[in-house]
Amino acid sequence: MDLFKSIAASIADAIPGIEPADLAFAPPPRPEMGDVALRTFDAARKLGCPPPQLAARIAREVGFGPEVLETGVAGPYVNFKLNREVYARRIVASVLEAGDAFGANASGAGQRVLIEHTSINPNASPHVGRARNAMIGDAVVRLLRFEGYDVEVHYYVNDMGRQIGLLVLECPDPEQLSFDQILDIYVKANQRAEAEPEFAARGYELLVKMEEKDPETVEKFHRITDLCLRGQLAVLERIGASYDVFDRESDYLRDARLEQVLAALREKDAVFTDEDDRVVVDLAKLGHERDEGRYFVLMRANGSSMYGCRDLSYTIHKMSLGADLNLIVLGEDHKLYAEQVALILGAAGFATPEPIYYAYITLKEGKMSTRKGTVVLLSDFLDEAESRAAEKVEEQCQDLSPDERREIVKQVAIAAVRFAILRVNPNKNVVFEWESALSFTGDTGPYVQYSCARIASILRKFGDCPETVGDTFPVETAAEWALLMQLASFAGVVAGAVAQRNCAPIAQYALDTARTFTTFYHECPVIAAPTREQQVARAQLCRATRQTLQNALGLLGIAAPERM
RNA sequence: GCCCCGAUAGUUCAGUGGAUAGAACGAGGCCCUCCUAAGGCUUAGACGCAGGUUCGAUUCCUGCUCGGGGCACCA
Repeated sequence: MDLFKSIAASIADAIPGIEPADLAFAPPPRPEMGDVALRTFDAARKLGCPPPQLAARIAREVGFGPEVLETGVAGPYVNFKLNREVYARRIVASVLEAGDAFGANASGAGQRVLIEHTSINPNASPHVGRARNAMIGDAVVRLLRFEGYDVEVHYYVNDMGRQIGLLVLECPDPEQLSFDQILDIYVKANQRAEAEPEFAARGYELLVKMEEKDPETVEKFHRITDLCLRGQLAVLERIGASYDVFDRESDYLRDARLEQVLAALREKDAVFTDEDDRVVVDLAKLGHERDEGRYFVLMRANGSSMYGCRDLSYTIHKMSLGADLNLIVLGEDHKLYAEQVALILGAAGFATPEPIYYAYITLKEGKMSTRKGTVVLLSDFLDEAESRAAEKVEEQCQDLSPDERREIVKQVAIAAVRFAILRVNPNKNVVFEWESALSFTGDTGPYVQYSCARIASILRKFGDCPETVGDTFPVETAAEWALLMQLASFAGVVAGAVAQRNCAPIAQYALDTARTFTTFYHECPVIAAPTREQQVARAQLCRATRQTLQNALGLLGIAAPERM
């Protein structure tokens, strides 16, 4: 919402050499100074005059319409007192009109996006560290869809690893097993492989058979990875993550386009067979300047492919699907690897996805470690969140049916879990602590939901509220004005999030909006407002706030319950 | 050792090349005959260190310190 464009236009019209783009608006430091402030630094530089002089000139010479009641100069700033009623009506009307699309800038219209995220190895249950990938990816998907992009979500199933080979050896009849049992068997198989070289060797033999596409082996690998994937997806579904396409690593074993890559590498003399008969890429020949990560192994001596080799094929495949934007969500431990892949494919003229990196979630004790038993499983995290939410819902919502209560419990638990992770910028490490991650008070998802529930409660009691904004819209208090300005800033926040491919600012915005609403809630009675006109105006402001919060939470994959 | 990220209140996080750097948790003191106290009000409390660029730097650059991640035969 370009709220102050008419003010900017008036200035640009009156003063030659200034364009609206040179004018930056911001809230003044103290509300009594005005409703909005203009900074004149950039425009003054352009005109070659001191900023305070330009500010004075703007206040003196520019005529503004009835929207501006008063201008004041404070050094390099021009402060405007606005006709709040005009702005309030404009803001609320635009929220209610846009509805579920309020805040969207339609920047993605007509564009297709392919994004890969999560892609957990099958032999593990998602833990909160891995879940950060899924939540960040899923939120970016929601954000881009909101902006009008046509998004397809891919999940890469690593069904070719040594760990799957070991599972195949140890699970002759996998259909009889639960996901948890398979995970237990994997841990034991891994231990056995370390203790018995002969057993480990049998695992590698299976990989060779897999490479040769031996039908029986392929069948066995598929059966077990399918079961694992189903187990993983059941957990991921609980936090609302979903995927459109599942790509099997084993389908990218012998991609003809890999030959193009090898040919390009050979031409640049960047591929060689080392003393142990492995096929290796020398990235120094492709412009890689450091020793670190200089060599990239494609094939083992026995001719079987390494993971990276299959990933090259898979990446080519994804890039060939014709999306306008290709994204991949990766842990920061994959940075060097992704650079290597980009360099190799770049040498053959192929592009690579734009990475979205995130840092690790650790524990106070350090890294999460399966062996030390210090991983926090996503399913345990959710279970605990639900049991805490259930306690609260039992005492607060006794008049609701068990089904309705169960639904609220789930929504609150997801809100706590997703918000705790998404509100932190992805490039920051997170130290996981049960108490703060499961908190429902303070800067949390449930706090935002709570303000939504309060709005819903007011509107239930208020009864019929006119659908459209009336001719008059009184704005009596600072709290109302602050809330209006907060709503008006949503689209800008969304645009910033899209540009950064980062949903953390959305979470921050939701929190700020909820807090701003709560101040309004305490200071401005709706149902008991002095005049009917004011009651209706405030009720509509409530509706607009709920719509905005609902949209912001929606981008994070969090529901806005009517009751909680 | 080299490369990539980070460093803001006791703690967990926001934020910005420009007017007085925001929350929350924790600590102290208050508020439910008042639209949901999962709330509010109130007190105390912070830009790692040293240079540089700039009219102006917590923000940009360099160095240092500390923390996280990475560094070919795993996936």
